[in-house]
Amino acid sequence: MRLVIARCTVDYVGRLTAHLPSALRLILVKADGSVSVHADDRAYKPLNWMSPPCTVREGTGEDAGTWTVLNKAGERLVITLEETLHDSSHELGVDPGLVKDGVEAHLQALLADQIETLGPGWRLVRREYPTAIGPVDILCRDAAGATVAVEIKRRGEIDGVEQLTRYLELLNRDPRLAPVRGLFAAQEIKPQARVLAIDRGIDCVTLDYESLRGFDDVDARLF
Amino acid sequence: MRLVIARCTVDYVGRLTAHLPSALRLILVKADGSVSVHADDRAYKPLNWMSPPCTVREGTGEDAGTWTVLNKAGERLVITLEETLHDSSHELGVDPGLVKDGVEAHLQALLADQIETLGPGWRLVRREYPTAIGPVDILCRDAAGATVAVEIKRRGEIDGVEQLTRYLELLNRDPRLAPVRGLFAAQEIKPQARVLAIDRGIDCVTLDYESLRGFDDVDARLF
DNA sequence: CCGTAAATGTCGTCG
DNA sequence: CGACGACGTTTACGG
Repeated sequence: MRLVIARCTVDYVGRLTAHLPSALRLILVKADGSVSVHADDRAYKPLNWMSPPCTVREGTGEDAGTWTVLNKAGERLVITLEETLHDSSHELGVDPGLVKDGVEAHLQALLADQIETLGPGWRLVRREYPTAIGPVDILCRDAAGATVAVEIKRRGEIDGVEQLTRYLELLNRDPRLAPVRGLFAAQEIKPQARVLAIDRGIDCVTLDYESLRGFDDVDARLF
Repeated sequence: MRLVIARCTVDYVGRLTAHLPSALRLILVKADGSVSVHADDRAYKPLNWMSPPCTVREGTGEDAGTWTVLNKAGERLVITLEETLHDSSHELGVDPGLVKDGVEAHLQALLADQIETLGPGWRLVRREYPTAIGPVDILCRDAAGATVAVEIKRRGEIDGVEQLTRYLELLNRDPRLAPVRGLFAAQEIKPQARVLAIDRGIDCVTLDYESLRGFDDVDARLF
């Protein structure tokens, strides 16, 4: 990883055209070949960047101080260095990577294991039930045996309702399943998403991750 | 901006729970208060981060080498430094910022100014036509006087078709406008999006940004 | 390699 | 401050 602090201008031509006037910035070159240009704000997002795979050509002689970064798609990032205040390189090695907990996949697993959270007598048909346009998070049957398609989100927004609507349209063409009801399950459901869901006859339920995990721990100890 | 290269472990507890085992990484502290932990890959995205506004407390004495980053929402990022290989700070000042060109807003302006690109005799009603669920990019009338709602995207995908579908549903309830046709306009339309659009009776058109901009320049010179 | 869905998305804008 | 949509979204996962 190479860290350069320099006064520079930057021009990007690719999916859009962008220009950065001269200013002091951090230029970060990673071992994967990516280059990013950071100001002292904007959280972690750079002002400009080039994602790998790409190649950096550092100018020599005539165009010394000019870095040209190119990728396969023909996108181009040109950095012109005017004054370099710092330049250091560091070998970091391969990172062991991140361990995550609490994302949608985990919610889905917990809910599938405790499907009766949705109602007494409910039974799981399967997780990731395949359809022509993608897998439905959970397919199950309620106490009366009616099919229910469940879409799970951490945060329930309109696009999640649209997604479930597409699945329902498809599932309801299958006579072995129809009629299929929809259930929109999320830790938090945005008001507009709830309105849209209800308007389409889709039920909504908010999930309590901590409580799902808690019961799961209890089950794990009992069996 | 502070740059630290160190062997460290990181724990994040907030919207999810995440842990990073010990490894050499870059820790970037920006003037806006944000903290990010980078490996030597993954383009510009950090392994862990905390967005501003947040506060960093650097441990002293007993918990020296432990940084605790907190935000208002109670999210917590704890970085434990085991070995510091580099530590430098740099005053960058305020960045003059980025000049962009070629995004959706610009496409919309160009197309609105040259609405006859869509067909001879077409007339603009207005850009950003307001509805209860948000503004329609362009509302216009074709040569026959029929209303057309245009949704503009740089890349046309399924969610854009869904968005236009919702607008059309609403607009068609207005007797002064109905019947309203839909037109999905993008620089590039994905096959699946095109299939869905056509299935719903929505026309598709691909926009040539260069040519729109070219004609615009000509117009600018003529008038 | 393409296509879809998730993301601690982030970021701007507008109410 | 919340809601909403764009983003050079990026990234992971399947076919």
